[in-house]
Amino acid sequence: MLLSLDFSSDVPIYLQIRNQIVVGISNGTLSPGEKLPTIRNLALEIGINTMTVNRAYQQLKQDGYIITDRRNGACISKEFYTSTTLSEKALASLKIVISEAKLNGIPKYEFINLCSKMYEGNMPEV
Amino acid sequence: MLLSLDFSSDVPIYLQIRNQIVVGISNGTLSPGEKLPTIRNLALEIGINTMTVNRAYQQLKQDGYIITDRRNGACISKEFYTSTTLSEKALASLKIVISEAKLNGIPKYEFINLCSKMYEGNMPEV
Amino acid sequence: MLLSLDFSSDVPIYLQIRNQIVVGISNGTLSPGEKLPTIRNLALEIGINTMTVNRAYQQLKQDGYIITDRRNGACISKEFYTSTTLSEKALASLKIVISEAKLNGIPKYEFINLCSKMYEGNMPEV
Amino acid sequence: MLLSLDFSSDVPIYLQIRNQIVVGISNGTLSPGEKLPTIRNLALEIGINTMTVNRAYQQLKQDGYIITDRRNGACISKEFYTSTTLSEKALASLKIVISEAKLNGIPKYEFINLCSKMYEGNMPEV
DNA sequence: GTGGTCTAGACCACC
DNA sequence: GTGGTCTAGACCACT
Repeated sequence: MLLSLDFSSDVPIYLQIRNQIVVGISNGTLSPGEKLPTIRNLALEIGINTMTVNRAYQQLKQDGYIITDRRNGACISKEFYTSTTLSEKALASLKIVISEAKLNGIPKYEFINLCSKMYEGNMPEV
Repeated sequence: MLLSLDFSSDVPIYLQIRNQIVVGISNGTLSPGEKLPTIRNLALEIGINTMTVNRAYQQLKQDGYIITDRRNGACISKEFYTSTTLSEKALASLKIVISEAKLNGIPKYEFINLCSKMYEGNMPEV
Repeated sequence: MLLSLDFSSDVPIYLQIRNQIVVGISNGTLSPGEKLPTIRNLALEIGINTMTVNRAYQQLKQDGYIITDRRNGACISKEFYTSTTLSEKALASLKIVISEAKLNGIPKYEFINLCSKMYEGNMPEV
Repeated sequence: MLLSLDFSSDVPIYLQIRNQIVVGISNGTLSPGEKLPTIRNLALEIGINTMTVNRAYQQLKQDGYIITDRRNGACISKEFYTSTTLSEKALASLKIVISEAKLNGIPKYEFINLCSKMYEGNMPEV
């Protein structure tokens, strides 16, 4: 799993890590049960502070995406909390994205098409 | 137009204002050409500083959603910049939302259905 | 002479008027000695305040581009103050324009070429 | 890098800072990758408010001339957005400068000569 | 330490 | 009246 961080982004680094891991799981790049690097190793590899990685992992743990075990370090959850609805945050994000898409003149079928492709795992690089 | 701000959110107030106005335009709650409240009035009404409202308006202006006329204050643009693609930011947001939806166990048809409804203007309250 | 004003521009209206008249003289659209509309008429025509037009005319007068006569109203000067150097303001503007051109990757010959054409009267519309 | 600000100018301070940094990069006074002073330090040094410096930096960031790294503060971009044309604003400025030059009686070859020198980095002090 | 945000008040330019 | 700018402080999030 390769993380690509943008230090000049306005998205905090810990969140970038968290998000990319979530996307990775959803993509299949990371499999349920798979072991994650230790906080120290990951921090060293990326060249950032352990605190930052720690925070990302805590976030992921809290969201139920990973499990941390004192002996084994962290690994991807084998079962995710399922729900019939999106989280409030996700819904708020989606609301804004859709609004901007409409105002940008992207027709509905095209937007739906994009979502459909992305859901199938066809995630754009950006 | 009613704004509902969350002062304890990690989303800055000026951005919340910006976002809600974008959603409002897309919704039809705000119509192209419609006048926005003056910076001072809106600040007073919400109970925040004029600078904060100012910043929200500047952002909107820069994004092409409103125009400010030296004489009349601000109003919604009558023409929006159209593009065939989503902005990078929007795309990145969408990527995360979809990933979370998948991990939450929301099936594709349901997610698409949600997007479809939202695109039609049926925005959930949250 | 047609003025095209942008009320949502950050350039004050009186300055837009002043600038367009300067460009017009340089272009040949306005000839030395030619009469300008009265302040009141111009204001009425454009739909702005007389104060604004007044200020534009005062600016032009002060810069030596027009002459105002109590009886005849204003007209373009027949002789302009000549100098071997640009005004400080113009020089400062030019400095910034050239810097931006360089940083935008516009090569020297191309920039010079553009200036040359523009000097010959080939002014772009914008 | 020394900034010389004119507090009585009609050009806002934040813009003066922004412009001088742009000129500085183009000049070579500031090199790509070079670190800029922190907002606080620069504000202290100049004797103005941090908000004002902040705004200048935001502008520069938005224009792609600097990047701010969450960890290190701000530094000059290493790659600039390149384009084949001048920005609309720059073109409008240039139009006015050239018009004034013509009306001031500055002959074409002299104006071109000035531009040429300035492009080469020979910026006049004013 | 850094940048980002916000406040409460002020002043100015423009129209 | 409007928006635009600036100040002198404060607090917060991130690293």
